[in-house]
Amino acid sequence: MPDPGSHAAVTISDVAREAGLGESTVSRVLRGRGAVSETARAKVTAAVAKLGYVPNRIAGTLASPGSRLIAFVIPSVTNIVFADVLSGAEAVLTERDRQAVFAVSGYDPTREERLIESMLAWRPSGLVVAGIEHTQRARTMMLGAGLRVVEIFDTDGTGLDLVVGFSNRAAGAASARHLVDRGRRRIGYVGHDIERDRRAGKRFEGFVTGLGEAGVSLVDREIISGHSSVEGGRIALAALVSRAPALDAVYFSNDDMALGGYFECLASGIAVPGRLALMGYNGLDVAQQAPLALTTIRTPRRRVGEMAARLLCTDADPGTYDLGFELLPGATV
Amino acid sequence: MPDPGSHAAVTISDVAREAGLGESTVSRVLRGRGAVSETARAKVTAAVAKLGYVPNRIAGTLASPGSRLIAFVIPSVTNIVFADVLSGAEAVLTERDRQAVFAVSGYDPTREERLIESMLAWRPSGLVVAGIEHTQRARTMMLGAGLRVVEIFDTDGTGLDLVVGFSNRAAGAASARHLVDRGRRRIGYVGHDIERDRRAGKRFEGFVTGLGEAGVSLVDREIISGHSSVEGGRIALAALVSRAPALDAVYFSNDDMALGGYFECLASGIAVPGRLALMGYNGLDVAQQAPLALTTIRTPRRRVGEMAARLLCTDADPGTYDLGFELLPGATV
DNA sequence: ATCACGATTGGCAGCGCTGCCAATTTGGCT
DNA sequence: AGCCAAATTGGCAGCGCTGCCAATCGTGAT
Repeated sequence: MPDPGSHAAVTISDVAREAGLGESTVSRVLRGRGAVSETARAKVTAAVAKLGYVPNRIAGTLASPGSRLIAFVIPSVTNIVFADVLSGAEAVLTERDRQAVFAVSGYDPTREERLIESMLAWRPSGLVVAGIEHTQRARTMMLGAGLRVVEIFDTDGTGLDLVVGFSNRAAGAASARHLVDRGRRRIGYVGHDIERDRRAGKRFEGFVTGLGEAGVSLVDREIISGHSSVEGGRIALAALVSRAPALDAVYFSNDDMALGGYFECLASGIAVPGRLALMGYNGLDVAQQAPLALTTIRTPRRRVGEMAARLLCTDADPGTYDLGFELLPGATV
Repeated sequence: MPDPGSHAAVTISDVAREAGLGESTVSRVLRGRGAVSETARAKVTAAVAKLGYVPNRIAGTLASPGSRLIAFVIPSVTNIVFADVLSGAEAVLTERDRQAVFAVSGYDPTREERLIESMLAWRPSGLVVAGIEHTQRARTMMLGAGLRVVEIFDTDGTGLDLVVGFSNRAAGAASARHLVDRGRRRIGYVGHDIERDRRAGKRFEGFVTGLGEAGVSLVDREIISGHSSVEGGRIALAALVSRAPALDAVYFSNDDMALGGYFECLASGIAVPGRLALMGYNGLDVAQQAPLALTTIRTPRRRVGEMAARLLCTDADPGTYDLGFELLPGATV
């Protein structure tokens, strides 16, 4: 059955012949633009159905200016944060007859650069990348490729073209204020590799600054080496607490880590929030369903994806679109 | 800056002129095939760098038989199960210079059909779809499109071309045996919409059959209306237990739901596994890190994606590739 | 019946690249 | 120096579709 190649493809000229019309007319009917008579439309529709014709978008794209491809170069697909973005964006794109293409950088700027370059070869009309930090060459390529670019999830700095997201620094600062407002003073931090995940780094900076403004300083911190994970949060919290038993609150780089920390507390009998308050970041569903809903900040991830897609479809003005975030009080602080 | 269109694209003939060579030679160098002298290679490389040339894959694809696009039509991106598949597949594809394209069906066969059709317009050389149940028209299109198709996650039935996954029926049956072996007899089920998620339906069938073979019958079940979620699992477990308080075990349609059930038990003081045993499906990391590791079945999701990609790249023989599953004993049974 | 004008329609030159084949060059031998 | 095969290289016809422009058709007004 599967016999690529031998499969004599039906082309638009086959349809034209079958319908007794010219190729241009068929093309007009298929794309629904330009004046076409009802009669012609009906003939074409019938011919298409009879021959089982499927238009070739590769050829269509080559022949007309501007493709219908939108490229995504993201750090990870399995991180729900980016999956949400893809999901929101895909919904909008499909509706507008655009096609999503993606590649995964693994939080590696060099790899990101390489992937952007190979994406450009598909001549997408838009490109979505994570964050505003990129290699110099990546920046140059994006600027010179004649396409629209959306940088997501980081409004702390200047973007190349369009930026959709929120301020990680502000989120970090808001978290600090929340903990201090609730009377916490001996605060620790549990995070993952901050060099690679620059957004997490900015949250941390904002957090420390926020504490400072309240006259509080960070007591201790524990950083795991790899990516964020529930397991990493669990292990790191255990380490941190045994090293600094007097802590009364821990801020995590995100909800995965925080959930791990919470599980560790449940397992080892540390009272939450009595003895220790826990705060995360992202507003993951699973963390909101735990016996105690996690105190965290919810980010409009899906909306970021939707807006990025929408902006790319409508040729919007360059600029930063800050979608903000929302602090979820929860029950762990 | 972003000024699509005005951007005078550099083409292969610009490179050829700059390098003082013919287009064919440039093309050969770029694709690394065919005999080319060192001198020519160097000239081309220099010209490419000088002009900032980026090959146009749209044109390349049109000109040669077989594209380098691999299409994915999956029920959801935010479901970690499919994100894992995409992730594994993407890694393999990038390495082999293929490009992943995707669309999300939302578990709706009609929508899946429509998306497959529009995917076919990009003339991918391979297509990955979830499950082996599709509309008749979708099946016909896939069969007649002259491309390779991989159906994933369901080996219970006959596929169109390649099938990569495992038996959901067997997984359900294995779960039933495990619960019975551990002495459970009054067993309930908590699941989500089984009509839409056919794989979950097959697990349920396998589970009920498995119980039957052990002389046990399902006591009661609670089905939530929407997609699976932690919250849904929590609510459903509460409902089920209040209706059938004598249950000594609950089997969930997957780990999300099971984790919700476990959270509910933690919150309402139901002893696990003392009074109630819980078992899920999928082997999610987060559920393995809970205070009690969830008893579940781990599926090789990432490997499914990798293998699907590999098979599509190597023009493998049609057939079913069963990657099996692994029962994780955990601590909730 | 005739003419002008808007509504439809068809023809065809590319889009940028690859595949095929012929032309040219190189190198080894006699 | 002369000859042949092997190694390189260039030319050019498409790939299937769209955009542009000219050709044709229809209609109401004259």
